[in-house]
Amino acid sequence: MPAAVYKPSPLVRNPSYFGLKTDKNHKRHKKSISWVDVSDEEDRGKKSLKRRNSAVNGHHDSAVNGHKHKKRRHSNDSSPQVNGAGPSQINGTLGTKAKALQEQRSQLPIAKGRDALIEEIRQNEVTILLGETGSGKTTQVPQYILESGLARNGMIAVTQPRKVAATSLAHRVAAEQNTTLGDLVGYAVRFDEKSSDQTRIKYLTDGMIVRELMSDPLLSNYSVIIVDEAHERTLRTDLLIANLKNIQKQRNQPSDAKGKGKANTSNPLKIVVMSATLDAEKFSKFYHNAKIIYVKGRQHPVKIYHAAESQLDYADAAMRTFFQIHTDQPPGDVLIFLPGQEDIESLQKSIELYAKQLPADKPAVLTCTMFAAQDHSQNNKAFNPTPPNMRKCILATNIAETSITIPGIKYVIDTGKCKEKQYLARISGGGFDTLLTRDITKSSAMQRTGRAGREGSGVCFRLYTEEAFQNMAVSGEPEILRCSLTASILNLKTLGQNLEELDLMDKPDFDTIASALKTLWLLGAIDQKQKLTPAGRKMAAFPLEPQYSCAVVASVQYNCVAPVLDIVSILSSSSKLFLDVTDQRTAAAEARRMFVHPRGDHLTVLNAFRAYKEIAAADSKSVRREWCRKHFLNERTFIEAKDIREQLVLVCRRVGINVEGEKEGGEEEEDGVIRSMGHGLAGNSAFLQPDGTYKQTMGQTIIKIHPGSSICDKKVPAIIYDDLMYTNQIYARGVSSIPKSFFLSVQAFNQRQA
DNA sequence: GAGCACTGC
Repeated sequence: MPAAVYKPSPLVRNPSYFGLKTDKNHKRHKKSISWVDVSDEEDRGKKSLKRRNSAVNGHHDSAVNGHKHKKRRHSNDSSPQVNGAGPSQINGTLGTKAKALQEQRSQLPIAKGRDALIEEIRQNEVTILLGETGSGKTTQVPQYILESGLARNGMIAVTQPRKVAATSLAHRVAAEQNTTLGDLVGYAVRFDEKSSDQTRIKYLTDGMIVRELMSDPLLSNYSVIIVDEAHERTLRTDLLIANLKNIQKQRNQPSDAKGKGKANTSNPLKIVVMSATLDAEKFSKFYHNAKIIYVKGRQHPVKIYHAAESQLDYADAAMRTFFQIHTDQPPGDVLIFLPGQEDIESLQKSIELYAKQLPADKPAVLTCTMFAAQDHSQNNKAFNPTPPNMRKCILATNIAETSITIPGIKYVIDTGKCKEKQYLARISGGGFDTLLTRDITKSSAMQRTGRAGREGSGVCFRLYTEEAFQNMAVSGEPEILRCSLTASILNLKTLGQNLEELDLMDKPDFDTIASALKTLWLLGAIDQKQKLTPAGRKMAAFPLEPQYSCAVVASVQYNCVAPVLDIVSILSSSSKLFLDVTDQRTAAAEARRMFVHPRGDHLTVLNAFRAYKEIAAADSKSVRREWCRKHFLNERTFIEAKDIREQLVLVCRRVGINVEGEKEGGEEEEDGVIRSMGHGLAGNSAFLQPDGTYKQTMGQTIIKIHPGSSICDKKVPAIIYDDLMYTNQIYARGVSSIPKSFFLSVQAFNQRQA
């Protein structure tokens, strides 16, 4: 093998940011932020707390730190009203498994601070809990609150940005409480709910509780709401945090406030915001300087190496570093973080190529790739145990940063890059998303590093200098500043709220709001005075992008509700329908040709869905799977779309849209479908230009049809599209041909409907 | 001529 391959990238050893075992490390860490272990004794912790608290609210004492925590979790007796909510059969009847769980619980870093923590929450309306990964905060805090009686008779909600987190946490906590899932401990995520009258601790996605706002604006079923992973600043978390501030004001204040005699003083609300990273003060300030409590985590130490000089080619640097690890370091799998699929696939090829030239005495290399667009069976290969005398090398996107934990990782190679979607708002022609490679943030770097220390001590190689690390932003821009607000604004309108008046932690800029309002007006969802129209109220009832709920509402006119539901169900599914395996593109295109509709992607999707439903009705699971595989279709998309469709049918019934009684197929139906979609996508339309590109009808932007589209090569006079995405060029995706004459009248139609 | 990650009673 060429020597250059094994020439190590210049790397500089740095002390660990995670190995907080020694004082030396602690001091270093303090430079960025001081973590106080609630289980730790005074001196170390108090100092930092003082500094922190004086910055925040001037309180120098801390209950968390000032108490000695002799009492363990069984101390229900210390609370006024336990309400039978303690762990069931805690005495005597516990099985060995349950005992082991209790033992584990009491060993968590957070366990020793339990009483102090409860006291803080009892005394404050809002508590900010800053905890490292592995502290146990997400599973334990809700149980502490329940066992202490703080929740009275109400429920404790714990919100999560991701569905899997919500469900698996509920499983875990139900086991710890030694109860059946759905009794005392439950969860609610879209399409899946396990809860009952008995449920006191409920894990839900943030989106779920935001939806719940629409039917219960005061969230009166919950007496404690714990917002977890708040640092991720998802759009829905931000909306929730803003609403909670309002709700708490209404629920906790005496009823004389502003003539709103409805304030329910008998049902006050407590808020706990949990964050894993450095920006706790922002939450604290937002909630009137709420107290911040720190909990140290438990993580195996990870050695961090930074590159001595910046690496121009991060993929090449990653490869050299990998082989450096492979030849010099003890066994253990390697995880490489890369920005996207393209880098992953090309690096995989390079690594495999060079791995073949390894000397015989070196272990062989097994590469796995992981990214969201990849088939799940492929992604899951990373979970297979590494065969003896082999080293696994996993090439992954951000998917492995938070969503998926891969066991056995000892080494992390961090390129310091990721791709991020950013919405570019423009009033004319509508905004569009950009998807560009950029530097990661500090908290993201820490998260990636932490992936090497899940099971034992590890090593992280950062392919950027320490200086570059120091120059990184602390955390990313909140999503609310990076995405289209059309759906959120519509949903808020049904609550009588205007986004621009909402007390948000970060306020989106004017263009983003104006662009969303314009879109909503085009759809007929709001009128000239920005007031919600009856059609808009219908649209908001659907868990869909307003463009698509508008299409559903419009489809009634064309007697084609059913096929439009099929299409929007597929389009709003989280995974793509058409699988893209880079080196089998021609085969995939060939296999899909039978679904392609000359009028474009929307009807192509409809054809595929109908074909699948036919197969699904007649054949076994394995036949179905094979059929999907053969046609390069993602069966998960179909399965999810069927769930979504069922949900949409229910909403249709509720808002008085009749789904039944339409005949399938025919030109008339096709026409109606395109026209319905055209109502929703009127703002997303463009005319053909002489040079073969398209120009927006409502803006000046020149766009191209995405190469993945079924009508990419066709030069049709006018198109509608699902969205625009800027990568190398501005591409329109999800494109259909539409008669020029039609969509000029659409706007007028939408307004009339309004 | 091409694909960061999530989510919705």
